[in-house]
Amino acid sequence: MALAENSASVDLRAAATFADAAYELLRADILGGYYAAGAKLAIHQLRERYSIGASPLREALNRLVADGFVALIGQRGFRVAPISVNDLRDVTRLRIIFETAALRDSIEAGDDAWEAGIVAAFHQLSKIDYARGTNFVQWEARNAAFHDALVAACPSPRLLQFRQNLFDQHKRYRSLSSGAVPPSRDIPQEHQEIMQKTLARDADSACAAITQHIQATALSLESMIR
Amino acid sequence: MALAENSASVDLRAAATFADAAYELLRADILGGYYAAGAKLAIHQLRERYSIGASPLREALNRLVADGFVALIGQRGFRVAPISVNDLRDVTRLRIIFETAALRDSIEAGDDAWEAGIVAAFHQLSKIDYARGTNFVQWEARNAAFHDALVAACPSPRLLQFRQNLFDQHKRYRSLSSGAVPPSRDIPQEHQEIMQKTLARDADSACAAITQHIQATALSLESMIR
DNA sequence: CGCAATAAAAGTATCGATATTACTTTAGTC
DNA sequence: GACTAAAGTAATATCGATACTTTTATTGCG
Repeated sequence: MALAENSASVDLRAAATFADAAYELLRADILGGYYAAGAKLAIHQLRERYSIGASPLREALNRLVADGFVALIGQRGFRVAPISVNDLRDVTRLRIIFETAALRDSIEAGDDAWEAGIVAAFHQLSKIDYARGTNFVQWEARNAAFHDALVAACPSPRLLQFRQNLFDQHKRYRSLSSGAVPPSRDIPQEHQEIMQKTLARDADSACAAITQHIQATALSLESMIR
Repeated sequence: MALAENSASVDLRAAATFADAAYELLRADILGGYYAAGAKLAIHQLRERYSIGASPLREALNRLVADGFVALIGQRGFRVAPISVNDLRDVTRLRIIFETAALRDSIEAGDDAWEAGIVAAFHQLSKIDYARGTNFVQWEARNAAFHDALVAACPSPRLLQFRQNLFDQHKRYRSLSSGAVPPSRDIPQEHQEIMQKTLARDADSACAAITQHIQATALSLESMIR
């Protein structure tokens, strides 16, 4: 049963409008695995769940369609975008392109504050990284924060946006294996290696490390969705 | 007055729903330069122009927001996304990444039908390429078809989608210089070179050629928007 | 008398309720 | 058993109401 987390963790104070709130809530629930892939997103059900009218919901869903998280079949409503091994491979490949490009940018442009942000995010992640069994959602949040920090100095807003989208696409797949024990990998070690090579401003090595990291993750995810 | 082309050329038979039609129409008008960058997209004006209700319009606008063609300021309505030299450079850089990646894929995976498609599209483009003074919109369409044909064999739907988006972002800038005479460039020659190297399956050379092509175009656009 | 600050009004954006249209499913007939 | 028709269900569109933002006018103070 895909109970997963409720979306209470989403901060809605920033949502000026109901459509924004609906967007954030739906997004969190899709990424968090609350809805199964391909599941029907019936408006009247969403209305009840989020206590939001149909119009804002439809606007939010339309944005999610453009983001690639929701599929829209005209006259037949909205569905959660399907997943597949092929799609996962596609996502993985593109994510590597974006992550490495953004990381290169960051390494070139990053200042002391950028370095400090990486160290801080790594520290926070380490705190729960080694202590397995902790809240998956919390780990996921800190993992995302660490990866965000790595590319925070990238000056291209579009590249960052694409990277974010692909990162979140991957997040959907990761949510499917929430509880699963990681395979024979030392993920904290991988993170540390990425960090060290990044801080050493060795772009080629850092990109190779993060590529390895992403590919290894994707490979272990593949085995869980067939 | 930014008269530009009317959007009559958009094929709406495929649009099952009003929201789809609104999306296509708005998109065409924005890319075609009918609306100035940063222009306000007031719902009641759009209602009159397209004879479509507010709800489908809002849904279409929300999709365009996610696509990056429209900016949404909460509680203050929609505007055409702004343009700038910095943004153009950002778009250019990312477009090169996508175009070369998709071209590499195509060169690797393309079959005889793919090759034939390129030759056919090039031929159509050549017909009006040399005869300058022809309809800019028509040239733009055949140019797009040629570039589409080059990457048609790329197996990654996501990559193609991103490429399309960036291509269209560039199209906005190109529309600004519709009538302008091309500088000291032989664009047909550039296209032919890209085609030849692509058909020769020389990925490195082909990518270098298309990179040159895109950069040269972007450079001439830069001088027109400052 | 001029400027600034506040208040009111007009213009929009957003939302929710209702109506219409399209699709799907089920029942009946050939 | 297959095809057609009718009813029910759900998506989509329109309309009207509410809430926010901006502009303008008026009043008070320097």
